Amino acid sequence: MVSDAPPPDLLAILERAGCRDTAPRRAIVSLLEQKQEGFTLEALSDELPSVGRATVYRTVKLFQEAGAVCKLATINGSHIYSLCGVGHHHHHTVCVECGAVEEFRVDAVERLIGEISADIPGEVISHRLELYVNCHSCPASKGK
Amino acid sequence: MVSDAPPPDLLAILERAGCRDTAPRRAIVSLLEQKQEGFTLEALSDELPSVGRATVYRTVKLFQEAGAVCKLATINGSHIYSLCGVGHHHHHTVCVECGAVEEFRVDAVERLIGEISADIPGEVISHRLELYVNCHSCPASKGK
DNA sequence: TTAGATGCAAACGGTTTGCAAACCA
DNA sequence: TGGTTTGCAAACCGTTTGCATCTAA
Repeated sequence: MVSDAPPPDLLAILERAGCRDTAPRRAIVSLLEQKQEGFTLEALSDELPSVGRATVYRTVKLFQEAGAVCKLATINGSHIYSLCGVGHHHHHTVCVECGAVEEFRVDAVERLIGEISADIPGEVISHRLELYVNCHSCPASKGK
Repeated sequence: MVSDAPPPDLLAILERAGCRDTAPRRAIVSLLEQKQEGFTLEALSDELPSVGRATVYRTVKLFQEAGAVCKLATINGSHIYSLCGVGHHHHHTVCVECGAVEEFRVDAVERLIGEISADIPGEVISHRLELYVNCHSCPASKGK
């Protein structure tokens, strides 16, 4: 149920989008590909001092548009970004303690929303579901 | 299913919170009480030129904390605020065309999330569900 | 009388943009 | 070479804060 999302091939996404192959983009990609958790672009940018902030934002936006990165709402209304499997609809759990993000897909959710739609005036175009959790692996420190 | 949410008594909420009865707050309250749709605080503030921006933000935050105003994510990741019935857990539909917000509550959603929780590592603390709709009453103009 | 509320303006965090220089194809 | 991409800095948006003034109680 909690999917082990296959990491998207970010370089391939860039290529498919007709983007040039540049050093800053490669640096961003290789950092992103090792991110298991949610992250902020601030932090991402700080981890890449050799890459300009604007480039980080621009590149991540490319991935967002390609569906490889999702922008999630945290419980306090701020945002975190998360790598995610492209091409399949899914939702996320976000740990309120450590920010760890997991992807999940439960067909029952989609089915239920389909049923609800019938009772909603107008046409349901899409939806967003976030579960806020305490992941129980962070505070007690035993890594993730 | 789509609830006709009884509008919360905002003045009562302020009183209960031990707030003083002031002209700016009354102005904000009476504007809020006639808002059926989602709104931004920018816009709200613009509609109240006699009230300082900070006061609008501070007052709406009071209502947020009291549960009478919810901050929703729009489909593009920005936020809108919406008056909502206090005291009962609910979700929202947001029209992607006109921004109209409706409140709904479906027990099946809560039940399903309870079931999912069993399969999620860690403890599910809360959740957020938003449905993005085309409300079909806005574009063709026939009012709401 | 005085704690609480206000308005202003400045600061803030996160993000986007204009632009000239650097770079890939 | 020419169009893309970059980095910088400035601008931006939505929101919060410090502070001196004002006001309800």
